[in-house]
Amino acid sequence: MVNTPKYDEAVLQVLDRSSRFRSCREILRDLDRSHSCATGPPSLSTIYRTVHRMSQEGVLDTIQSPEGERLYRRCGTPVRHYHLFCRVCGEVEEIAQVAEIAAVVEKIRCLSDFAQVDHTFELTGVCPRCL
Amino acid sequence: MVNTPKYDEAVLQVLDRSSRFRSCREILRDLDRSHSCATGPPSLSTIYRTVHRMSQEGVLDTIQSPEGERLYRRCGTPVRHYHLFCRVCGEVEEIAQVAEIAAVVEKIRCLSDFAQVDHTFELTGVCPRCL
DNA sequence: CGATTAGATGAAAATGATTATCAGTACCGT
DNA sequence: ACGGTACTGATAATCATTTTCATCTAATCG
Ligand SMILES: [Mn+2]
Ligand SMILES: [Mn+2]
Ligand SMILES: [Zn+2]
Ligand SMILES: [Zn+2]
Repeated sequence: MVNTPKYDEAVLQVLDRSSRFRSCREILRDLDRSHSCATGPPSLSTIYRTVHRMSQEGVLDTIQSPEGERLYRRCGTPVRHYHLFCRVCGEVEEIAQVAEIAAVVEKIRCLSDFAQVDHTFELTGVCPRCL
Repeated sequence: MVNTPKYDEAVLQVLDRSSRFRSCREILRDLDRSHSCATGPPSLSTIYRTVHRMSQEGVLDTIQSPEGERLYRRCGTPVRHYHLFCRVCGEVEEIAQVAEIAAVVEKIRCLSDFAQVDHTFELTGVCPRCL
């Protein structure tokens, strides 16, 4: 690689400051305010490119907000896991893979005539701070 | 009520012709081709308004496609259920609520300090026709 | 009946997120 | 210095969805 992306670190630092899923514009707002980049904050284009690349590499988790925005978050672990996130503030708790879920998926795979069955399982709630 | 929506029936008929989730533009394309509306097909605006209203009323299921489009489908049953849909053609099979999932959600609710925990569980695969 | 009026509709514009383009720049190995 | 490659930022393009607004429709009232 000829050149290492300049803002990867800064973007990750912003994401690491909270456990919430963040949008590209939120990330930029944080970088703007924190003056953490020596040469000034990156462009919005660069942020879009950075998070897109990182989520392909598995460094970031991605979700689609109900409003249709894509949100990003540092992925805590490379193994399968789920997310329980607060509908009010967006705070996220990672939930380890549960055997029962895998069993249910397997059962459905057997009963149906679909192949290559995959699944998503996500949880929402209201976090203690928001109660 | 002074005036009743003119295209509700036509939109539902299109959705009932397949078990796939459909986008607004797909619905319009079908209405265009089928010439099923006496006075001509509705505008795209009307379709957006119609599916939005119907999904609020619980008549339609909604999902966000990975590409960020909102897709709609006649909801077969008012009780909780899941969807197994084909990644290739979009064909959908409805999966009845599974007790194990509810149990897992309940366990997570107890272990975490989140309140009002809800969940989504969706399945994708490749349908027999697409294999 | 004719006027009133709340909804419904369609065309067009506005919005908003994301992506594509493209020119300029920094870095690297030669 | 040179050539190649990747990164960046500004801008324009895309695309789905929403908003706006003028017009139409049909039920209701006098
Ligand atoms: Mn994660
Ligand atoms: Mn359904
Ligand atoms: Zn919260
Ligand atoms: Zn299929």
